[in-house]
Amino acid sequence: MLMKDLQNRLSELVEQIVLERYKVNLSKVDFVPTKKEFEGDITIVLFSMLKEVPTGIAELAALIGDYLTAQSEEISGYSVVKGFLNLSLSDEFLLELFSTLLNDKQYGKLASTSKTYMVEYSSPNTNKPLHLGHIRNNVLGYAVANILEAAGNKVIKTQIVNDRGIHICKSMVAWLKYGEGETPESTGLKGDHLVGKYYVIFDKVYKEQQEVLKNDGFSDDMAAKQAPIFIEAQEMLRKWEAQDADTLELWSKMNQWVYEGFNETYARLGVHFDKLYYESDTYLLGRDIIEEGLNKKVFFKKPDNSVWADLTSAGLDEKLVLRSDQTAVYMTQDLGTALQRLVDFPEIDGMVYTVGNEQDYHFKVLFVLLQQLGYPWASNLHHLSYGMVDLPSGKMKSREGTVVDADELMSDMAETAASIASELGKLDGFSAEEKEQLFHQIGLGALKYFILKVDPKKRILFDPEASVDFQGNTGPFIQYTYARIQSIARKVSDEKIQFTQVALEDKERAIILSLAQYPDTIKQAADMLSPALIANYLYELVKLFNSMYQQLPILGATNEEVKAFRVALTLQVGQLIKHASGLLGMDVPERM
RNA sequence: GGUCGCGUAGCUCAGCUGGAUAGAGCAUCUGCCUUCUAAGCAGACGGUCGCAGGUUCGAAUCCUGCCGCGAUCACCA
Repeated sequence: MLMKDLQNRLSELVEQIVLERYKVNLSKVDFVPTKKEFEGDITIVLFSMLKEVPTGIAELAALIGDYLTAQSEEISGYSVVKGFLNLSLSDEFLLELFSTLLNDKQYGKLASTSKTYMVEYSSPNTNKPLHLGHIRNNVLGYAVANILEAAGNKVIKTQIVNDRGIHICKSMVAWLKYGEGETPESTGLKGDHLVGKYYVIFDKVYKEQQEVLKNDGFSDDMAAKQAPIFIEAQEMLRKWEAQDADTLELWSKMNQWVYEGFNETYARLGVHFDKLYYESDTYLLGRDIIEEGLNKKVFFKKPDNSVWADLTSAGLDEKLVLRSDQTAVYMTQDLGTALQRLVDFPEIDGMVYTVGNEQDYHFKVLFVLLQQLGYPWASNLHHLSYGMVDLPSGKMKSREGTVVDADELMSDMAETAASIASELGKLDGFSAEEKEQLFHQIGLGALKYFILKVDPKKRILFDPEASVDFQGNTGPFIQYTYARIQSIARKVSDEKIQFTQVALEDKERAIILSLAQYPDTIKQAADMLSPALIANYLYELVKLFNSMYQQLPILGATNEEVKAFRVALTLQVGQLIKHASGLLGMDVPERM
């Protein structure tokens, strides 16, 4: 908010002098950061004022420039280029700004909004391991949760585990038929991978059986429905719904394997949850709402007894919310789950659903329905929609095994980090354990940053061959800068940092201004639910710092005060990198 | 076909509520490791911001139309 404060003060002064001289009330004063090829720090755009003020640019610029220089301690001078009034901030002001930052114990944490958000992400099916798409989901959702928290909100992280349904039964049937009693212990496989293996086996057998039937003259549709193994899966689902003891036992056992696997993956990914919801508990929810909605005339019944919502007034169409046999559909469940969450956490003011953009329409409908049902929190629901992760070969299909497995990918990234490190000869002084941890940090940092720096809406094309960069605008670049800063911190750890008036270099001025913009960036990222904003801001700052680092001596500065200042600036940049990386869920190593 | 999203350098992407000569990284080329960590720094090369209109003093940004790519339009989840 620091830069905003300054702008507000300057705006007032500008309005004052314009009113005094021309008797006009300016509607607004436009500020823009000064382009780096011009002298100055912030710029007032004069074009828009010309419509309101009866004078020319030169006169107006001189009037405002002179007045600000005289009246405002912050402004040390100005220059005019076309319609742009470039203001230079005084060193005194910048240093003062910097010391406020230094003394801000809450730096990077905004004032409380006293709002509570529930953020949902991950929400996997329990029939197969997590893949690259889940990584994007988790990394995004987790980062957004952190950002909302930093922006002063209370955040509850959650996921809904899709632990029931025909897809789960498929793995169960295949394991029963072909598993020969295999367990994670007996095979050494991670539980989720073991279960996933049987999901793939099911699909293979299913396909073979369909082929046989089709050769016997069945239509595609009939073959799909009549394949014996598919009928077995449906029978399994029926038994599950009838609470058959053996089925439930098998179901719990296999799901347990999967959860153990998932937990390992989540731990490696560095994400966690405050509250878990299971679809097996929630899939029957939502019936009450249907009743309520019918009473409120939000829903209506068709002759066959199915229940619908008419959303044509909201620019959507009619949507089924209860089948004619009175069973729930996906939408019914989601309505019920939303309400259940407010029963569990009455303090919730809003929710964020991290779900792929193929469900844009579903969430649009869900939100409209909740609004029409009149829930006050319904106006604060957000679908954090993200694009698919595609491979050069096309879509990922877990049934066909054409997926980038999450565990494998994380291992590969760490391996790449290790091989680059050994090429660069960076392995001195690390124990084997430290190395392993470091490579994991770097590999994962590369992966997370790679995902987060792009706009969530865009689809990502992931080329496993080209893989992820470790140079340039990447996680490791940021981690590396942090490690170097920590190296400096170690060398000055005992020295007191006291600086007085120093003459600022351009790069130092830019860094101070950038540091001052951090809170605004967090606020904006929270409003837009966009970690990309944080990532790209962080990159700009780190680049600025690196440039200063190479060009201006820090520890070897010409005099003690300059040195003290540069050290303080360096440490503050380090603190910011750590904080912002934390928001992105990216670890920064003390050395690398 | 309707709806939604995307289209910026050879490649991957920034560009906030409209502001100055459109910015990074990768790749290619040139310099810089006896000085705080070279996963770095400085520089060169590279653009009809999909196309066409419109609004504006000013458009990559806002509006309209078209083209291309993707998603979605189930009594699946």
